[in-house]
Amino acid sequence: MNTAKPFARSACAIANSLDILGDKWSLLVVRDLLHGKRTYGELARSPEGIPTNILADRLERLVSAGIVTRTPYQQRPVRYAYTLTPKGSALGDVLLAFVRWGKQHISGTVTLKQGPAGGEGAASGAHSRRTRAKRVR
Amino acid sequence: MNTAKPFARSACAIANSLDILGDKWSLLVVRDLLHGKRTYGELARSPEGIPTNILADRLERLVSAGIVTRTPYQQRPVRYAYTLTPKGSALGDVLLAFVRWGKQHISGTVTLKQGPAGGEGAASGAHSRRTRAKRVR
DNA sequence: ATTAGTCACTTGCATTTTGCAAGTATCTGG
DNA sequence: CCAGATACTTGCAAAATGCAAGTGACTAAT
Repeated sequence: MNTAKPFARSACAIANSLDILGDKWSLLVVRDLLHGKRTYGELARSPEGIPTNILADRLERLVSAGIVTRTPYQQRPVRYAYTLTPKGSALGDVLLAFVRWGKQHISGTVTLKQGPAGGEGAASGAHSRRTRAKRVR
Repeated sequence: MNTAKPFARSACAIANSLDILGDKWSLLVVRDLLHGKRTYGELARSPEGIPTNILADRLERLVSAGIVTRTPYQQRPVRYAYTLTPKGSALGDVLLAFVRWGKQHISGTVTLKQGPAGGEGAASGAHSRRTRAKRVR
């Protein structure tokens, strides 16, 4: 009695990829993670301005799809880092295909290259200031 | 006063591509057109079962995005053929990237290869039967 | 000790988009 | 005249999206 339906729509690789990534935001989150952004706040500050409830939802979905991992990278206060799994990093090719197509066929579009910090300040000596006399309570 | 905003979200090629194609259906329609399907009915009969109102909406959007063209291929009765423009065909690379990623990372998924007709009959001698004594009113 | 600020989310709610089912219009063949 | 395609529309309920504001944990400044 093998009546279980393994796929939501069909066995097509494209259809199933779109069931996970087929919306306006998921691949942008993956793009940002590939660019080195790691925290919720960094992701929220992307130029496209993703609503924070959507960001939370997408991260959850990407985590449960095995594309992203969430791990605490510091205690006091606890802060989480979102990083791509190998499955997630492999989406680089898909993103690249989109970049090529977009640049060629949508005039004015460009490849965004930016580090984790987004803005212009705070780039170089990051994370050094906070490291002095951590009082552990 | 160049205050016009040329882009909905940002100049990123990926973001703008997703503004056009970022949903669960658009790229499946493109896939089918690449596979040689041409009519509304053929597209509607795809294994994923796209709702017909969504199909009509997506075709309209793809046409206005310059990805698809709609042309009548016969009179009496008028029948329309949807075909990809060069801009649309160029999405083949994006689809290919999705297929590769999907097959590698979503177990059980496959590349669907199928002609315009979908099922198993009706494949070879198509379009010959109807060509006999067209009575023009 | 109170106050202000940051980070990572949640919640409420109005608007928009989906999805399903049915209906319509045009034309053909029997 | 009637059944059957083909190519869409329409109505409506359900789900997803987007905006603004709120929450809780923690820290740094006053």
